[in-house]
Amino acid sequence: MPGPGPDIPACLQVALPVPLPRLFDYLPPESERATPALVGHRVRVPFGNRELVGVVAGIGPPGTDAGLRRASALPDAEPLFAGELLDSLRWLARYTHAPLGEVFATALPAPLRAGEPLPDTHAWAWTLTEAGATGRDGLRKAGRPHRLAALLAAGPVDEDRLEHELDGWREAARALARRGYAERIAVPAVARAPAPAPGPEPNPEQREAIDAIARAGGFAPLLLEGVTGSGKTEVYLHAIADCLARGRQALVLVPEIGLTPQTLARFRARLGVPVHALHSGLADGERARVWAAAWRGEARVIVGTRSAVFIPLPEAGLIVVDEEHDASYKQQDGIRYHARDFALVRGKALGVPVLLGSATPSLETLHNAQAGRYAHLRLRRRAGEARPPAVRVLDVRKRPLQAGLAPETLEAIGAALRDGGQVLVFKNRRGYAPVLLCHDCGWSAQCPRCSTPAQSTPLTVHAGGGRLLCHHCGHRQAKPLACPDCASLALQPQGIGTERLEELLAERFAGWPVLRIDRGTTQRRDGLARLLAELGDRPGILVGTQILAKGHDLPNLTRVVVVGVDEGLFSSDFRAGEKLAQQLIQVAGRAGRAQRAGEVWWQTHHPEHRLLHDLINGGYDSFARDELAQREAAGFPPFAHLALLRAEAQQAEAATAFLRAAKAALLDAADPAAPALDLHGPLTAPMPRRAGLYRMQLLLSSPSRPALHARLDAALPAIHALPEARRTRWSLDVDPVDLY
DNA sequence: AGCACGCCGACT
DNA sequence: GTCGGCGTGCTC
Repeated sequence: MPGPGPDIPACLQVALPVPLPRLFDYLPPESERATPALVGHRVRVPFGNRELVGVVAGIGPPGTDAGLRRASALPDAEPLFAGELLDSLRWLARYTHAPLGEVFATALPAPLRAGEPLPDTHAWAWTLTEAGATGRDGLRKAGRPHRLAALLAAGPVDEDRLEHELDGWREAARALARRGYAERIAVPAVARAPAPAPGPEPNPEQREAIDAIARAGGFAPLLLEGVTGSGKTEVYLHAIADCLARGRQALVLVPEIGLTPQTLARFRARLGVPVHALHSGLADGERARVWAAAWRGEARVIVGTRSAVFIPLPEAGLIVVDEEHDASYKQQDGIRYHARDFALVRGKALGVPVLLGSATPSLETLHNAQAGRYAHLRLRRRAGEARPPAVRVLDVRKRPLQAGLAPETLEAIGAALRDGGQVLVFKNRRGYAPVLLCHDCGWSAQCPRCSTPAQSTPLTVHAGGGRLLCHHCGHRQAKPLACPDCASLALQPQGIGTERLEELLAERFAGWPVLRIDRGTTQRRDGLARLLAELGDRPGILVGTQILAKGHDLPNLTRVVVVGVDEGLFSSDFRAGEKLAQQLIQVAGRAGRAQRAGEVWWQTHHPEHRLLHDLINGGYDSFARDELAQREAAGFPPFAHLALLRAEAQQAEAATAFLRAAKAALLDAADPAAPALDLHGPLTAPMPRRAGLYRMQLLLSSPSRPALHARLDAALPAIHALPEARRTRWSLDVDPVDLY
């Protein structure tokens, strides 16, 4: 391939973190040449009157006759993005129709995005200087510096070890350093993990799954469907151990609430290599260090939440996506990627197996498995003696309810407690009560900034009734003392939230501990683990939301009560049924993980509902079959592919006008030879006003994914250029999971 | 997205 | 007389 002539200087085509769908050309920094070896390097460039950090996406002749500016620096000796990761991120930018520069920025931890150097990943140790070796005897004998110097006399000591051996070593080390007696030195990171501990012998089903993964060789998508307690994690651990034995790296993705210290401890104890965790609780610097360790190939096992899917894997051998159906894998702002789907793309490019695990697989994944595109591995048996819980549907129509609980339910809770077991009461609604109502005039507290089609959204009573909070936009205000409309003092919390349930249960079952587990009580790190440890195996009641559906083992949990099943039965969202079914099965799975049989109660006003019927009689499989048939009939995913164009503005008209113009652009771009594409809208969003902004959307749907993307590709430049686009906040969501 | 430039209302 | 509102335009 002939290079550019001497009169057409090659320049750097730079992807910048700005919402502009194009690259920017720059001259290389002084004394550098624009060569293809620079692709994937971070680069610092002047942009307008500021400086940005971008990534070199290509080398070529300038695409503009505007005067080129010169990049100021190339901070890395080697490209941060190369090979598979670079290719996969390019794919992601095309698939999400997002600017490449924003995709690169999303893939980097904040310090690297800001241009900071790739951090060191060595461990640090302290050593005595020559002055220290001779001078240490002169130190005050009782002092910590003296003791530290004595420790170091035998040779350098890792900070890790100092942490264990000497309280206050940091201050002591600083004191020695000030005298020039000791210094901090970098030492190679050594694998300080314990020796791998043997796990239990896999049962035949697990063995079969492990062998299937081992046989895969290259890329292979595998669905591992196993009920709660069937030992999916054991299969992961064996597959990861096999991968490590072949000298390869493994990436494990877990849902946001799945990355508990217990999970990590289990991986660390079993694998015998350091396990790097990557999640939102980590400090920026720590995330950058883990990223760097993976980039250098030092990190062998990375366990992380959604954004860990962007970690470099130069020696990849396996990707695991645990609880693949979990909605937290879909990023809901910025680049709206789906970590499970991107993991599959990466696995294919890397040529490694991708293991999708779930007790309740998403209908997309099940559909792929049924079509033969994914291998379908099943674990049907619960480990040990554990028996599946018995499920009872409790018809509460016409039953007197106390804080939402029927007499039979309360009786069942009492019986379980007296029997020495623990009870989980699951209610997917935070707070004390969903509504604050005036008993005299009917006024109710509404969020001033949000609304649904029928009415504005109620504020939820929180903090034992003292505060009102909007769950949609976070708006908060004090509870009024009197009704703003009629001045009556008869303001009553209506409906049941977890706080109110906790209050009622504590009163009714005085003498037994009642713990409320929700975002309110578990915000601090490890809050949940501490609460549960406090309870131990004693009989008691756990009241909670979503967060209780998985994670921690509760071996003494014998009864689960689900309140508020009905709220999910009649939602407008086409995925509501799937979500409810998954939740019901997941929560039920918490019961009876040990020898004691579990019992699950679903309280409902609709005991004959198809969804409950399916779950009871045929389990999740039966539900999924029915639901897939309905999706097919209605033309919904996975039988159609969706994209959602959303718009938000101060005035509803601005959002509508933009979407109307966008729709016209999409219609203009139609190719008569291409498969059909439906445009619905502009429609009012299911929540038409949120945080004070009016929200509209345009839904694109096609049975052909390529047709959907082709149309977007053809129309988006025009949509970007619309004058209406300036007066609204808009975004495109390919494969939306929530149509809210 | 940022940031500047630019043209119209209430303040020292 | 100025500080500041956000409409419009641009970023190699």
